[in-house]
Amino acid sequence: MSVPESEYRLRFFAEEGFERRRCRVCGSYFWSKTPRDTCNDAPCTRYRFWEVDRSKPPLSVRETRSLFKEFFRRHGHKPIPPRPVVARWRRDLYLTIASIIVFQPHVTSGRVPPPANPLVIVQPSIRLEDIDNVGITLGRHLTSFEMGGHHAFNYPDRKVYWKEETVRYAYEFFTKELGIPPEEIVFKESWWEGGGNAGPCFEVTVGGLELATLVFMKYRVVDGGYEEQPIKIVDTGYGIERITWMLSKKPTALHAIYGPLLHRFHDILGVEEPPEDILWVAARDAGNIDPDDPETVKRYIETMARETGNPVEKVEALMRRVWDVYRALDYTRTLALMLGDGIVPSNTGEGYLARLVARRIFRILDRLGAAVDAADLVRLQIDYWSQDYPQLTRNKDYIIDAVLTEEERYRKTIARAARLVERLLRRRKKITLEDLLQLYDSHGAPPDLVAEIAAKHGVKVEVPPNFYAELAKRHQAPTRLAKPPEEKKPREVVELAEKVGKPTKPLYHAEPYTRRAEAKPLAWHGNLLVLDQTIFYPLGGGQLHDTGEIRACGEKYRVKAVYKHEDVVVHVLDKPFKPCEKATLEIDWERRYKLMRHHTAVHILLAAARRILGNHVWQAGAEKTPEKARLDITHHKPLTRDLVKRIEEEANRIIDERIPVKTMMMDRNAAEEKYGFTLYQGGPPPLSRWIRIVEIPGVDTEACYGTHVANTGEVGAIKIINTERIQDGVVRLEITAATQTAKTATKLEDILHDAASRLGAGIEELPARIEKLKKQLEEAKKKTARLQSLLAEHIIREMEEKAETLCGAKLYTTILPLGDRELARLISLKLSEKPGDKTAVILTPLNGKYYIEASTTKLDLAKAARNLRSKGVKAGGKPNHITGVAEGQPEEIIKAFKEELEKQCAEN
RNA sequence: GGGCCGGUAGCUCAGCCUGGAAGAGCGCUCGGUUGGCAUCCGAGAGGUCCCGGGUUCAAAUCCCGGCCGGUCCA
Repeated sequence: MSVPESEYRLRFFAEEGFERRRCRVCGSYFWSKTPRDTCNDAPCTRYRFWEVDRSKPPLSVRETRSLFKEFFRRHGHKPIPPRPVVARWRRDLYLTIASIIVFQPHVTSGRVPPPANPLVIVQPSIRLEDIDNVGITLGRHLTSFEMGGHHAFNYPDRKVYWKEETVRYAYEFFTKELGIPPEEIVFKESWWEGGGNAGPCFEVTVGGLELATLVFMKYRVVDGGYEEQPIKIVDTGYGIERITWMLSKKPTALHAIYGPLLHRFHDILGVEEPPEDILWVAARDAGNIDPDDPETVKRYIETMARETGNPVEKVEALMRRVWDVYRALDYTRTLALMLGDGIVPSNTGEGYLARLVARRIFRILDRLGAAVDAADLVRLQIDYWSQDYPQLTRNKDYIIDAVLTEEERYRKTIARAARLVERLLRRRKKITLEDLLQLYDSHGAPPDLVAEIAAKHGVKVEVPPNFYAELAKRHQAPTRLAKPPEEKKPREVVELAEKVGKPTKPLYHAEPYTRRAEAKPLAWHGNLLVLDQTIFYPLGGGQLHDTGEIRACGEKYRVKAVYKHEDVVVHVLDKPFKPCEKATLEIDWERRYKLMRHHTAVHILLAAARRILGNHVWQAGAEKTPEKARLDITHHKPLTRDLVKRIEEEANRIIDERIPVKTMMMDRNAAEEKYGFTLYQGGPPPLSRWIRIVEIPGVDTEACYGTHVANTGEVGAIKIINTERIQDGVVRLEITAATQTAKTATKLEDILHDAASRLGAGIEELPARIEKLKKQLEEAKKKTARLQSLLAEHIIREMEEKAETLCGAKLYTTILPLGDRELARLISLKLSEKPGDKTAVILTPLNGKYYIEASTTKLDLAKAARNLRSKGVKAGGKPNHITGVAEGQPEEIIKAFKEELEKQCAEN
């Protein structure tokens, strides 16, 4: 799109002597102090940032981060602590991919104020789009990085700052703080778009490397067009690792970021470090390659070889291994961060992303033939970053255990895939592209691994460079990210609620123990009724709605369902509401009290599970009914009986502590600051400034809309009645609380009593009796088989006595009275195993017809059966054995077969 | 959330396309061979062909639905 120059022409540029120029390569406009004909960004300008003079000595990532934060703090920005790399507050994203993500959509939409304004944050971020480019570009692409962002949120009635100040800050930071000469700095004009917002931006580049992007978010994207939005947001992103790289004078970002750890990885993985001269040639050209284009990669390697006087094959072999070391470094940090913030690897959602990264690491280890566990590499990362990311140390046990579990899984999958490949090769001696796609897509076998296995069997497999593009074709029509689990509300309910507009006062929150109350009807439509206030809890937050009665003007209504739309509560009655001034409400207390107890029980259970299993346990779903409650938790392994018992004990201990349960409305930012992001167990919170908090002090605090008992003691007791793996990485716990446990136990007892009385045994004897019955059944089966065999022999003797002759061989026939197909088959089999040519026809009654079992050693029974079709015989099989049915008199059927077979004999 | 693959003996799987009397290897039991062994030879036990429905004279096999597992993509 063409953006008017006015978006970019700033007073600052005029004052500092920056002029607008145009890049002769890419044609984009940029601003610089000195004349230059390219935009100073790769690939138009080659990497030469290490030649740029500057006054700062090399800095570590940590030092760069604090320098950045401190600079903006000095300039009036409030530092905000970083958020988790899992974006649990968002429905449309799994990972935190930038600092602005932290404020979307609640702040950017204007619904919730920012925690400070302006603010500065250095946010660890994860982007997996470029996962394949990592390594080869020496650090231009990384899956995990820290994004320094200073953000200002400009409201119509409150301006903070905009373009002039933002560019001035960047200029001052790069020139004064880092000592980069002003003439090396270029502001390149660009346009940014993402997450439904858009705006002009500047890319700040130094010596070919983009160090920061300054975005001025001022538009909303509506139907492909732009619409100015009331909030104008300064969204900046400074690449902390890139700045570190730039200052380090090292050829790769990995050297700058990891220092000694890089050498350690080389050592452990058994990959020699490349000579400096090769590395520097690589560094110079790293900005120019397109990793997706094999041609540019080929040229890249050839240049390295030519300029250092080494054979191409040698350089290529070395560098491919070196890139794997760089990948291993980056991926293990990413995996540690993901697991450290509580992602549990699985086959869906963010769990799958963690698995993806883990599997890349395992594959690299395989490829390098390194005798080391991925967990050992991750352990090194945890230690290396312990001061920067304390969550890694805190959750170290889980992280390591999850990596080990994943590796085990991976080995199994690979072994399974290898067997498949071998089976394919046995059959065809060839692997097609279709096979490769199928193996990867359905069985998780990476194509290079398939090629490796095939090579062992002497079969050469070409992996086409467009493999992943081909794969993408199979996954056309991508489905959107899971829609929020909208509780289904009838359309009329929504319409009535929207008509009312005014929030219903939720008495069920302030007074959860109130069973009876008065209220004023505000609006009604048919069976639907809206009141000014209510004690009826509406369906939501995994808790069922209340039921009860409403009396008004002498009429009595049953409340069958209760919904909430926005803040309006709609009651669904059993009959149309008749206009009335006043109403008396009464809820079904027993139901409500059970729901309250079960809801608080679920909070306690979650806390207990987190204590016993670890911080990676998150609520993955929950449901509370009067009968029972269930809680789905993330966990990477099946729960052992022992762990279940310990969780139950811990939960009951919390109950016995008799801890008061507090509920309150809180400012969202204040709540997040005080309690952290574990608040959002039930999923992303509503887009509102105030959120409701349910706190069991010292145990659990969650953003929650439900009704709760006043003290954990009231839950009485928690009994885990069932556990189940509902998907990879998610375990379901079913519980009952208090009096409901007695009811559930009685139900189970009834079943036991029933079972026991059917066996005429006591409950205690049940297991032994069942065992005995199984044995008896087994014996009976064997005995029947023996007897059937004897019976068959006996019948065969009878048949032999009255044998006839057909076609020069014996013909045995019989009509079994029992209707036993198995016996017929057994007789037929036994007969045909005996020596000598013969034919046997056996009939036995079946559903008013006759079942036929026939075998022969010389004729074609299948043909005979076909010819007898007109005579009511429906049978078929192989020439020497047929089965089927026939209608009519058994003697006639046998006669028909005899005649048909005689005919056949005569023909031969 | 969706696509794809799979579920047959304790384990790994063949059989399914093209319906017709349930198989192999390993493991197990017993016997023999051996100084000994994860040796060799012989015999044997072991099955809800995941569940339910349909088509058919006949279903492990074909069709529909479900459950479970795997995998890839969001």
